[in-house]
Amino acid sequence: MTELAAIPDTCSDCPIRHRAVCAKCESDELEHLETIKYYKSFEAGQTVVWSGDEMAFVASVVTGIATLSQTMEDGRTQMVGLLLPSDFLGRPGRPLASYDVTATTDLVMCCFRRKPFEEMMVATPHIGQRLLEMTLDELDAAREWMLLLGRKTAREKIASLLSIIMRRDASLMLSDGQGPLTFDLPLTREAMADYLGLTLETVSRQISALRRDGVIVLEGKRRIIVPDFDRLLEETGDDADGGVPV
Amino acid sequence: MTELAAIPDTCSDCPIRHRAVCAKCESDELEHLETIKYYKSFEAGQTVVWSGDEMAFVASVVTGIATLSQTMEDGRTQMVGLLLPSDFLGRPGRPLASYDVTATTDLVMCCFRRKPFEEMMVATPHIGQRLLEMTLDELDAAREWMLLLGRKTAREKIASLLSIIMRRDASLMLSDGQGPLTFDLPLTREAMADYLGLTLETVSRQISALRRDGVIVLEGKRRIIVPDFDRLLEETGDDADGGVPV
DNA sequence: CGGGGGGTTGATCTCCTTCAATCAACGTGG
DNA sequence: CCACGTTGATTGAAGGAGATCAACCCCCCG
Repeated sequence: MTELAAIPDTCSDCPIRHRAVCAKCESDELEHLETIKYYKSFEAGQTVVWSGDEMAFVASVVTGIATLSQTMEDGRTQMVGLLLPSDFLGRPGRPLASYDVTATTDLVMCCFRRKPFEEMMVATPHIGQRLLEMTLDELDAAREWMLLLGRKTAREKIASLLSIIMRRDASLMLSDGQGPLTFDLPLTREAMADYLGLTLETVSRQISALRRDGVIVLEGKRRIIVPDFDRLLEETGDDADGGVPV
Repeated sequence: MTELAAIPDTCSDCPIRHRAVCAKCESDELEHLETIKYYKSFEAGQTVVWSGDEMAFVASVVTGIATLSQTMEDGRTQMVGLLLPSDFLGRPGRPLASYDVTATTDLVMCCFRRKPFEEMMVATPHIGQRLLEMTLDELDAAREWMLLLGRKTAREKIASLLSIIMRRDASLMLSDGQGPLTFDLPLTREAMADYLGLTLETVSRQISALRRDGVIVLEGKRRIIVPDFDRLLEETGDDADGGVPV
């Protein structure tokens, strides 16, 4: 039943061509990349790698969503990253995975064999430069998440997560222009809890509370309608004002 | 009364020569760096930059400790990074500071004028490569901190912070070999609370509790003695075992 | 029809926050 | 030199946000 997403024929067809590690590559560099890459698909729910596993590759997410998470021996788990299309998985120079990586939706990855990729990084600075930019962005995102985990209330955490997912969808232009915004949650309640440092019960309760207060409207369990985006932003606790509203 | 730490004469005298952004530089590259760098000192408690400020430089910490933190408009603050000797401050390509940076001890920084540094990054791949490594390490540290903030109890948070500070001191060889380990907290209770996502009262209580339970011994407010490091590790919640203990 | 995964809701408990008092160390100015 | 204010830290009492334990619902699917 798994209708896997289409896999691009060549790099020039690739939907993440201009955002992934290869963004700065010239066509000759792309040709070289083509020789060391292969695609790999995963179904929703599948594990991509376990923490501690040997990874023969590094990779870019082409389509779908994966999560990075850490687990303590007593079972407590914390999600530490979300991999969206164009995001990079793996660390050059480190053969062992540091986190559990799970596909939360059907997932297509563009994998590069580790050794040749590392060699190529030395030879072509474009790749390292792009990876540096991407890593700095990840670091900023991780730090924003630290503020959320350390200081925000459960309600603020939920509102923040929703607005982040919406912003991402907007940047991928999955939503139209104006009007009440609508989107699907790509995560289960449990995954949201793992991301936000909460229990799934608290996630459920706070979503219900936001619904009761009219901040969001639910269509089924997963589809969310936001009548007033600014209202949602107020709930995040961030000072996102932006400007005078009239 | 501020006896500022000695400032190195040349890069070859520099205590962070082999760990900072310049670690991979050849001597000719160092000579070029010398022309765009200058030292800057801060007293304990001083602010280095405010979030949103224009930064004319990027920099390496030579001696001392600084913190990166984020503040919400209602005053809640979360520390998102600790800058130790050899750590890098600033983001090439981004002129505005993203975080508040504060010296928690007397601090000496080796500053590079932004523009020439960015040009040099393009010309000499060594610098970008080293910065990538350092940024990936920071990202791992941030993710470890996310687990702490999201899932650990107050007691585990304190134990984790103590063991991290100890590990760092050990790597800088500030402590001797064996025996009961001793070190000074470089942070106030409030700073610890900001780092751990707690209130300062909870920090104080948990430190008292660890003292009562014999995990640590206090000498004054700041000096900590750890009779049994493994005992402390058990309290962190991490699966640090490492090996069969006899 | 039974079963299971995902989700919601209720009751209770507990860990941490909040508010507040107290203390020790230190500096400062009358 | 001592009263006073300040800063960092400790401790207590009370309250609350979120966790825990548990029941139940909905829907899909074999």
